[in-house]
Amino acid sequence: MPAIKSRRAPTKGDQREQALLDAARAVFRDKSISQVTIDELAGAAGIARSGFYFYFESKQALLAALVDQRLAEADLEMAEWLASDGLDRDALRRGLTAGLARWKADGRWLREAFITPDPGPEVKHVRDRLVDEGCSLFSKRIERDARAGRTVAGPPALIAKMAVHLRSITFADAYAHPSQYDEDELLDTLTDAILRLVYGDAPDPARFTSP
Amino acid sequence: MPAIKSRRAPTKGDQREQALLDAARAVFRDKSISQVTIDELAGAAGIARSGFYFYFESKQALLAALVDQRLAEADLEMAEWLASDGLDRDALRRGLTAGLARWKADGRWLREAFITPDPGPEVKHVRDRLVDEGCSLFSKRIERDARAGRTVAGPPALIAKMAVHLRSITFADAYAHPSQYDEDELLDTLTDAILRLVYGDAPDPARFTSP
DNA sequence: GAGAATTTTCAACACCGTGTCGATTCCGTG
DNA sequence: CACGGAATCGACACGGTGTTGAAAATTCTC
Repeated sequence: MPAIKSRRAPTKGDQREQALLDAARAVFRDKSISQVTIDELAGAAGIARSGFYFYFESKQALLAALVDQRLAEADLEMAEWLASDGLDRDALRRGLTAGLARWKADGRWLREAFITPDPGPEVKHVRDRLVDEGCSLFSKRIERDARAGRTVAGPPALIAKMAVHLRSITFADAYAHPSQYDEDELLDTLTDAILRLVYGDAPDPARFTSP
Repeated sequence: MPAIKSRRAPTKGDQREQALLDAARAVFRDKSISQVTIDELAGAAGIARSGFYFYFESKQALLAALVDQRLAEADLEMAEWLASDGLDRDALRRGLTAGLARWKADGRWLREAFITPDPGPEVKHVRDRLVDEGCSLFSKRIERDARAGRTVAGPPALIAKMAVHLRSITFADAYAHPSQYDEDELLDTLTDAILRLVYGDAPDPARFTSP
């Protein structure tokens, strides 16, 4: 059961569908999605504009398919840390490093897919499923730690959502303004920030009374 | 020196410009910006479509003006906390509460203006200025605390950026999926999350060694 | 490997929103 | 009241979208 929409046979024309997806991924690296015309996409895959509609209902539908394909990769990045226990700072950092690399490569359309407010129903559907899933996995890890008697800093579901969003928005901003960031510093800071966000102790108010 | 673009006199037709802005704010509450047609905007302000172009060069230009107008309000929300010292949890929470209220009212176009990856050059310009300014103020507060000898959790500029982004993305998501959030819980958690992010101690690894 | 069935391709068309131009009307000022 | 700039609008050209129907290519069946 393919996730998006099942056109019929396992025939040969499906190569074209994949060609279209590959071409799109390449084209989306250079231009924002709204600037890319369907004519361009079709051309890059070697077919006429009207031929595009045989494979996808719209640009958004194609993007949704693209997002769906990348699902597996994204899951894998965080799998190690999500499966581990305790802080496991190193595993977390490794996962974030992989994520940053992915964003450096495909940031343009990842941004459009994941943080655009209203990316059309098709994309919205897939991406909501994806982030819900991500948050839920994160949340489960937190709950696991909480059950093991470790201090956790708030309602797991909410904290998880914030952590996941913090990660996306940080990567997105790092993609958008690369000059403002030093990569290693960014990864270190983000790793610690997430750990502090999830497991950190509240800062001691006493330390902050006036000098 | 008006920020956006100075058309001439303080004449009477400027009322129309404001009417256009007000109408736009109302219309943008119901539909996403790309769904709103210029014809609709003009109609809502009582002029013909082509008349719109006398006042603004495009939909994006109008949105930029809208953002620019809201600048002052947003600044005020956080002013109290930004001016204070130490944790001042209550002031922070008050600021966030005001922010959430603003997002509840104008979330639709705030989202489009502030978190859309590529909102056209006009909007991009104004909004980048705004978030840079916000981050910088935040950063200054952190540096001030650091100078006063308080523990701070990382490079002030980076931490500030993360905190500011965490706030936006949380409000944006709360607007997009209101049913998933309890408002009070959200505000409490966000307040603590920011404080932990900025001033929190790293979680003690010892506490996390296996049971 | 020929013919039928079906998949794939594409040119032509209708549609919609944008932005521009120039003619026309409005309105305050000398 | 007449002059000049401000404001308004209809008509046009343009570009991207999505649809349709017929032709070409591919696959299937015997």
